[in-house]
Amino acid sequence: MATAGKDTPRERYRAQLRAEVKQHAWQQIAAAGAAGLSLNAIAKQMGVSGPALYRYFANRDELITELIRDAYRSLADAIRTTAASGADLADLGRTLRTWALADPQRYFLLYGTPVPGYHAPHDTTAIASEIMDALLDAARTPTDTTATTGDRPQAHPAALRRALHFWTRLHGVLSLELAGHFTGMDLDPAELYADELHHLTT
Amino acid sequence: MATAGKDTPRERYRAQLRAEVKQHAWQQIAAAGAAGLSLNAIAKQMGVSGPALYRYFANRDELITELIRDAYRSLADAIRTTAASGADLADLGRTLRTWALADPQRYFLLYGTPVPGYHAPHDTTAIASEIMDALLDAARTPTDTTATTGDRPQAHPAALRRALHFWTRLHGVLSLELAGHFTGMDLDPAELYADELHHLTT
DNA sequence: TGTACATCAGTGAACGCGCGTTCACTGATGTAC
DNA sequence: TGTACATCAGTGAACGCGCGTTCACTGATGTAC
Repeated sequence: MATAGKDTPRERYRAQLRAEVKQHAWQQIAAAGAAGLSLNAIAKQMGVSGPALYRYFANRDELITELIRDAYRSLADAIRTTAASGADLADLGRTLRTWALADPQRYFLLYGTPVPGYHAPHDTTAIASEIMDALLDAARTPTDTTATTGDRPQAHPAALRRALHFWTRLHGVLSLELAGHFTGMDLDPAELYADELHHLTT
Repeated sequence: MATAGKDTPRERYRAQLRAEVKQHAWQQIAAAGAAGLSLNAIAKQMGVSGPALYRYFANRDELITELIRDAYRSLADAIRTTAASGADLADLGRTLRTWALADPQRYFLLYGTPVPGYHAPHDTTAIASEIMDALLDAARTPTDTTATTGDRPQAHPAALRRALHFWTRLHGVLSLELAGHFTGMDLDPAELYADELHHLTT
């Protein structure tokens, strides 16, 4: 797979510049949230005129969609890499937290307040369910064998429940922590997180 | 208490108009998120010129802060009313969900993606901890008596843990549900929520 | 009850800003013979 | 290897927009005697 794009020097240059734009976009999102993302501001930061960026992105929306896609990809990769090394749910939980803390606004871009009216394109939701699949996989224990109705493997109800709890509970702690809702509460978020993780895996 | 404001006809008129502005503000937030809130747009919606609103709010930020304050107040009231009628944690959980579903964007205004740089004024955080206090109160069971060190009542560790789990877990399910992350997953969020609530109270 | 004055609500014009985006153009970089 | 042409990156000017906010002003509403 991979949408190649014939490896000419020009194509390599395009790819590099697109990457550079995204990099500045992330910086800007980290500084002011996704709402404050502006193509013109990125252009200025890159020492280039505003319209120049339209060679690389059709419009602002396409850039944001790309960022969302990349973020999902990044998380999915992190999760799958951890899972591939024979890790259990607890390890996945730690991976999730590390990934989220590395760039809180990136986490919020995926799981934060939705912009009313925006609908994610199909492929991003596909990656999102890829993540869910990895969780389901890790949530399966030796005791619950996968029931196969027909030829489509059905997730075991117990595994599904474990995966959902994993997701919702860790997101609960994580999003409140990243939003700063624990500050001034004399409380260590890492401990709280570890505590939930402990409940989930015993 | 209550910042009265001498009850002249003019004062009543002011109060009513401020309320009307806020009402339109909520509509606008529901439609486009808090980032898309504009004083001019509200003015137009009210059939009044833009600058007119500056009689009632010093600026855009003050309006938003007021909305946040009102939202916290509203939630705190809902929680305390439920708690006052001898309810348990499960009832509080149902109250929380009802309140959140009534206006998802209002919920996100309090617990959603934070705007980098924005710091809530003291009194709003005070209301936030009022809510936490109510939770702590309800999380206390007959078995764990309040340990009083000095004259300041210390929250019992077990009660604190219960209250935190209540908060983070329900927020986890709720925020993912409101953000639409369960759509297409063939899953009833209400059930998931009830399930978590069940775990919390048994 | 009537007059004189102060207070306040709302207006319209204006300022400066930054945004997304289009367009006609120049100059450099690649491609074909 | 050199020339002719096509492709593409980036520019600057421009459009239209909506935003927050200030200001000088008008007309209505309340207050004091």
